[in-house]
Amino acid sequence: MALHNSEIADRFDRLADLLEIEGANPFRVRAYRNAARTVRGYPRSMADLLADDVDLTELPDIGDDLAKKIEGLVSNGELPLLDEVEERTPPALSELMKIQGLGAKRVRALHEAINIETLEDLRAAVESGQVRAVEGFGEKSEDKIRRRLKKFSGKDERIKLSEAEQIAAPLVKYLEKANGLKEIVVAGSFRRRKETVGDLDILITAKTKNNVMEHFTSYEDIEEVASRGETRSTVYLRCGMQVDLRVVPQVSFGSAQHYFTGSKDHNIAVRKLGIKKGYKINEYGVFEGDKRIAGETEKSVYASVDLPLIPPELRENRGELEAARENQLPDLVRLEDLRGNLHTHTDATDGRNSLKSMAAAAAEFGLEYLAITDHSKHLKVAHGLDEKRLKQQLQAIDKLNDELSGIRLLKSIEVDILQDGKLDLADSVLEQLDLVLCAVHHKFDLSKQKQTERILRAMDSPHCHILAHPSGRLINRREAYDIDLEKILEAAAARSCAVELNAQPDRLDLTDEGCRMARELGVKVSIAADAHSARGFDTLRFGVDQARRGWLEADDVLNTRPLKALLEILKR
DNA sequence: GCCGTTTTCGGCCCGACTGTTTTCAGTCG
Repeated sequence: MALHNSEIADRFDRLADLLEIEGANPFRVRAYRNAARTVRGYPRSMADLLADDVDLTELPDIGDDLAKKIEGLVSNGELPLLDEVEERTPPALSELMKIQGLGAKRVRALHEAINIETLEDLRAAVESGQVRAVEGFGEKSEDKIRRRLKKFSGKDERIKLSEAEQIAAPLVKYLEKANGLKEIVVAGSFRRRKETVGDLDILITAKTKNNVMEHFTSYEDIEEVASRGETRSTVYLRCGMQVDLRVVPQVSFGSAQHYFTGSKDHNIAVRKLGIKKGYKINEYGVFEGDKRIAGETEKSVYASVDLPLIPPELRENRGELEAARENQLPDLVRLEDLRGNLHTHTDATDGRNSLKSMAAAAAEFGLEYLAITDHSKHLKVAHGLDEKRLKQQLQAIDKLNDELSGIRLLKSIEVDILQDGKLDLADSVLEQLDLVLCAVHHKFDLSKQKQTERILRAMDSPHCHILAHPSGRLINRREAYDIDLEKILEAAAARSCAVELNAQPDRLDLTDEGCRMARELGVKVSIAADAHSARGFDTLRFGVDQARRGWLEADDVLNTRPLKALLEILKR
């Protein structure tokens, strides 16, 4: 089985670390890191690209040499240069660089001075006070390393966007009380609405910045103030979250927002455009020589390099700069464009509230229609509906539709896709419904080929309107099942089947890249709350965030249609 | 090692903070 993109990227990153420790040309090191980022973020696997005879040097930051190395890794999993480097430099040194405050130079110093090779070596050296004796280190460095070692788990921890919101909200509320504060924005991946967030980057403009810093570092949830300066401070909260606060003057607000929103790749690309025009772009503004020519608003920063404002969700250097230059930026879908929700559970299966209260909550939320999609009989753990109970529900829906005004309930079901790709209910049952949602809920571990075929077979059913949560992943909890998403989306396009973007914050399934692929293939996407309670419609906004990251416009989204148009589409 | 609207060589984003050293390298975002 060929290496995944992430595995190839990890190899390049490790190689970069070890080369850096050895003191290699820093630009060569950067080249490997850039390549790692390109490969890791690429929507298709390197193996697939090679199978399709794609020239890898067409990918950004991949030249002849790295293309050959990727080919080697795909064909036999080998990267001879890495083996060579690991012969002379202990591989575990690359792990040490993950400790905050330890970079290549200091890791090397520790290795040369007191023969540190592993995390265990480092722990022992810290405890015996050897580290402080190494040149360039001291007592404070040793203490810091000790604290970081205690918390270090080995993997980089990113939390779900929804959880980050819960941490950010009270902090922002607290910061707003600071004297002299003018504007505050949570930037970084939080503002780009990425599905997971690593740390919080908060940007403030203020008259008297010292008061703001003082106020910030006095926040009660802070466990440690890692650094504190005039314009920038870094703290760790008790929950482990790192928070960076930057204070800039009002005239720099736009360029600072742009800079701290990122992504890093996007910023670098914009700066390069600036350089071409003879400008220097930093967090304080756009400068021609010493003269500030832009920076109070983000719009002015983009305008300085002849671009329209690019929405934060698109700033990943995945083609948005090129699209902006050609005036081809998508007009991204908004929450208010959604007219209905096509994935809803009631207390008939694993939902918490009754049909009636779900309908009332949806109407209250402003929706025009609501598909009731309880589970089917195979999903016993959710008390899935059999033919008889489904019939009862359909009658209840008819009755309720007669009583309700302002919202229409659609008769539907989330029918299980069985292991062989058949659906859990007979055609004669499904054909009575307005809408059928198909989903995989068991046998997650089939091979890629079998899992893909299973889903393709399900989509062959004339009744399958929407493929729900296509990959089955749960962020930070369960990997996606192994599927060929491109094949599935191509099949969906051919059958006029839609795919779901499940808006649950721990699903967000499709991914942003998946949305983009769907759009390019002409597959409509249903942004669905998968509501299990009357309060469950609020998750739609996370779905919209993800859809925006996936370049979706209102027209790409199935449930932006008015009811009449939707019903037309469902007839097919 | 990559890259090119100054293109096959000579650049490669830019600034803040810390700790150790004593004028700045290392690290980070």
